[in-house]
Amino acid sequence: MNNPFIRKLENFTRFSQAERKALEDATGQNVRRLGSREDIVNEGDEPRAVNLVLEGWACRYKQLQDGRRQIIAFFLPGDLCDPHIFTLRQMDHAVASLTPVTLARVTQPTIEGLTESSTRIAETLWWEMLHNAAVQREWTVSLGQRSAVERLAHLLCELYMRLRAVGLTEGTAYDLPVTQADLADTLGLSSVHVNRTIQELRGAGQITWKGRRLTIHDLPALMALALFDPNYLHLDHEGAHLDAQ
Amino acid sequence: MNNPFIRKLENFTRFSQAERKALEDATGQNVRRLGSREDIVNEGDEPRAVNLVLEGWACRYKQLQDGRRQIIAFFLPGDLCDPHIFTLRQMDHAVASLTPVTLARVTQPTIEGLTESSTRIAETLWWEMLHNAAVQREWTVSLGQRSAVERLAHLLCELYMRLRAVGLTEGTAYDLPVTQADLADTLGLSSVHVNRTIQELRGAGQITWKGRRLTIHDLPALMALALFDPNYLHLDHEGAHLDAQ
DNA sequence: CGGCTCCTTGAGCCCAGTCAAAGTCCGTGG
DNA sequence: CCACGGACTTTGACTGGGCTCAAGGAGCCG
Repeated sequence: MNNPFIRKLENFTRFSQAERKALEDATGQNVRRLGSREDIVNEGDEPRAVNLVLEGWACRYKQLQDGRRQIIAFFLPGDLCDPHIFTLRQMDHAVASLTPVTLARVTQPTIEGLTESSTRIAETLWWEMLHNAAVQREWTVSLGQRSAVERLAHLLCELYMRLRAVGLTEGTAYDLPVTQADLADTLGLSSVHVNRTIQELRGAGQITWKGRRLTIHDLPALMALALFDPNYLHLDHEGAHLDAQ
Repeated sequence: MNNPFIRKLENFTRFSQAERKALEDATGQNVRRLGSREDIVNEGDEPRAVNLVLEGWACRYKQLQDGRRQIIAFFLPGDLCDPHIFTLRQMDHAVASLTPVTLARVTQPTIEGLTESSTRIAETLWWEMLHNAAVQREWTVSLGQRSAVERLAHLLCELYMRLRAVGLTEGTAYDLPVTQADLADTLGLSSVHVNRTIQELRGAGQITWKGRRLTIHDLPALMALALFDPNYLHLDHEGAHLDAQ
């Protein structure tokens, strides 16, 4: 099974065969490919369908009138952008690809069909939203309290955990396909300072980052440095009591 | 009608008499009062009931191992903390009162009863969640991109809009019952710098803040300074097509 | 090979932090 | 009614983390 969405959701609870099939079908329609750095949704748009990332990385961002840009969230394979966004009249932020991506557009009726067909799926989609909200809160904490090194280290730990949850890590290495400028807009730092901060982690022997390959050399040490506590991700099979079978 | 929760929700859509009654009943049980600066929910707790603020201010916060604290959200009268939190096994953040508060504890069956009794209520609770998520995103933008003055000005504008939505403003003045240290933990600044930033806004004739009374002298100017765009709050009757009658 | 885009490094500056000490406000109790 | 204590605010002096500006290197693609 190589559907990252199902893979992600099964970090919460196990599905039946029928449920997997339903999820597979729902996310297999309206698949499209986009290149790198393309807009997917613009601020002010009316919400139409929900986008699900199957391959590649995308991001949510907001731009201030004077051009400053903040990346608000990364969408990794398996991430769903706001299943109930239909309730709102217009988007208050934009979504864009960071790398070439494969997306599935999921319509409102499809989402409703899924939640009505299985309370287990409905509950799991709740979990997905709560997980995303928790990530957003932790980013708030990072930006408010963590220093530059801590912030970068924390992000690298988070990405590691999230990518591992969908099977996209090898040991403690993973593909980090973003530029330092993207990281700057994410971490609220200048790209120059992001570069210096990366050098600092390299110099301390914590990471290697070459090409797009990031390797963490001592995960517990990096977590300690980042004051990283994985609990907020809720990836630890919290819906075990709901498991199928 | 003095129920701030109903008042807030009616910024989205108008309810029928029966729906108002159902909301009133749901939020009138298990009402309790707490003093200032008391813990309401601790990190690591199992989620039990959802808290609804009826009077006073509370906040969501996270504390790092070394004591640094970030306030992640303000809960004003009418704000509900995460209707579906039950899905998670443990809280990843804490909730505490900032002033004396009156809270209603709403249980899971009560929430379910509400959403099943009326799709209009169900939809409006979705809106409430999306509104809260949007606020969280905007805080991320503030912490990442806005300078100290912009951040403070932006928060003051946001609080004005949110309090106005529940009828707690008088002209462009409202009660701001928090300390400068609280603001510091919210804005990711030191309390000394918050103080200097307040002086700056005072000196520019933008605000008066005396006792707990904050007055904004020129709202459009403050909004411009803060790069504040109220759209993200979605307080503009976006569910008009759902209105009762 | 030229021209992108992205990364790296240096120098100087400034916004915001820290430390420390007054000042103000307010509630309480004598 | 005043004295005291505690919490909060204000101010000054100094420090430092991160920003800006600017130039040069490295990698990649047509």
